[in-house]
Amino acid sequence: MTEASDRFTRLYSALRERICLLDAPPGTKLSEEALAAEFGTSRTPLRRVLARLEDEGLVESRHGVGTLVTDVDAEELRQVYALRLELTHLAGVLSPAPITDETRAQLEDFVQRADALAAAPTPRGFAQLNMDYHAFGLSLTGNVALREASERLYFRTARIWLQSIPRMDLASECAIFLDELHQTRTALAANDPQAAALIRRAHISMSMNRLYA
Amino acid sequence: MTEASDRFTRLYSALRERICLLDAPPGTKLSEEALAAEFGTSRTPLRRVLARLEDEGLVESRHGVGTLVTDVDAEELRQVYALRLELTHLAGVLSPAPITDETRAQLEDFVQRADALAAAPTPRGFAQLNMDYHAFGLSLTGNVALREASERLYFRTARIWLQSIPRMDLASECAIFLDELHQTRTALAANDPQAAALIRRAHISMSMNRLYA
DNA sequence: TGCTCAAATGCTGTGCACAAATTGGCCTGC
DNA sequence: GCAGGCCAATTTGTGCACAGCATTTGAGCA
Repeated sequence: MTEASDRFTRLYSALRERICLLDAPPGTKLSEEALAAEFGTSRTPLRRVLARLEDEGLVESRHGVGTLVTDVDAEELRQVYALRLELTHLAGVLSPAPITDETRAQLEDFVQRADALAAAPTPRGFAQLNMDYHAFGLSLTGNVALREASERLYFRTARIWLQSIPRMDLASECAIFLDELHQTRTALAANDPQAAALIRRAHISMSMNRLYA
Repeated sequence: MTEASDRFTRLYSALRERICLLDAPPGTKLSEEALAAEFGTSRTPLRRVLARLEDEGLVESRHGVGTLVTDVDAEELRQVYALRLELTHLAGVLSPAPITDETRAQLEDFVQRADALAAAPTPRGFAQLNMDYHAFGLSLTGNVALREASERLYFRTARIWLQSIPRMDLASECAIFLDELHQTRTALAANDPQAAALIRRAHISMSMNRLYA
């Protein structure tokens, strides 16, 4: 890993997280110069990062205007979720990674974090936990192409959830998430990655339905 | 569409086609300066294009060395194909676009082109036809996310076919492709997009198996 | 003749200055 | 008072020059 690609990854992750956790809600202007100053680089490397975010549909650059965080329209959301459902199912079928003790230990960490969160829930904390759990789910798939496609889709619409949480019941969402973890624990204990994938799929589906309510 | 994004699309399509049709086979050095001169721009806009190609895994930029067209290793090929199979199936299930007379007319065009090709087959001509037909297949899907993911995967490994054709029977490949078109015509005549997708999936699967032989 | 090392060459990465474009405010004229 | 146009400020897009890095090549030497 060179210094250049290292910095790229750092900037990219930071901006993506900023967008998906609504530190930069849709419509926010991401000034190249301001960000370059903040991260201690010049505009050039930063523009490389913004270009990738634009390819992924998270921002939109307009000449003479600025680089704006995009919004997610309803139809796009529907289509992305429909595809994510199927990809999640495929993760359990195509080439599941072997379930090891480390896998189960990681899940236990998530259970602990979810317990702690349920005691003092915050929207942002939940969104962060959910994002980390998504990354964990991807690590259970051996198919790199599937992993990349799923990741792309996830981040494309991840900010929707935090936008909708005011209309939802946070405590209830935490409880449901904890349920999912418990069910997944059972699946992992039985060495059944396909069952784990189906559980995840079911919860993504239900989550989408609650989103629309 | 601004002039800038127009040029970007033009450069991007040109380079991608150059890579996938083996005008620039794996290992080729794509010199930024040479390409900039050829397309009549400076290095800056061209680097934006190369950056995207790198994100998509078609080239790899190395500091002090050059920007090289990547090779496709066997495992990557296997994983991409495995996922493409499933996505093709999904194209017929998730949100198939309505089949119109124009759809059928387009297919007839492909039949004619395939007939002409079968009379005087060339590897490059076949690859080009196959690429166009892939784009046609995508147009039958209403799910934008699915379309983009499929396109990405297709171009990621498209160059493999032309690399392998010397070890295969070109005339036979043409005949098989013509068969697929005829079967698809039947499916479209019956207004059955799911059947069309299954046919496509079956042929992609068989194509992959012939590739490995 | 073969090996080593250093200089030169060619490439991508970066920073900076300028061009192009849009927006919003202000001013003028009616 | 209002409408319309013009101008200036702000922002992204582009071109260029230089820095940093890897490879190559050739001279010198054993």
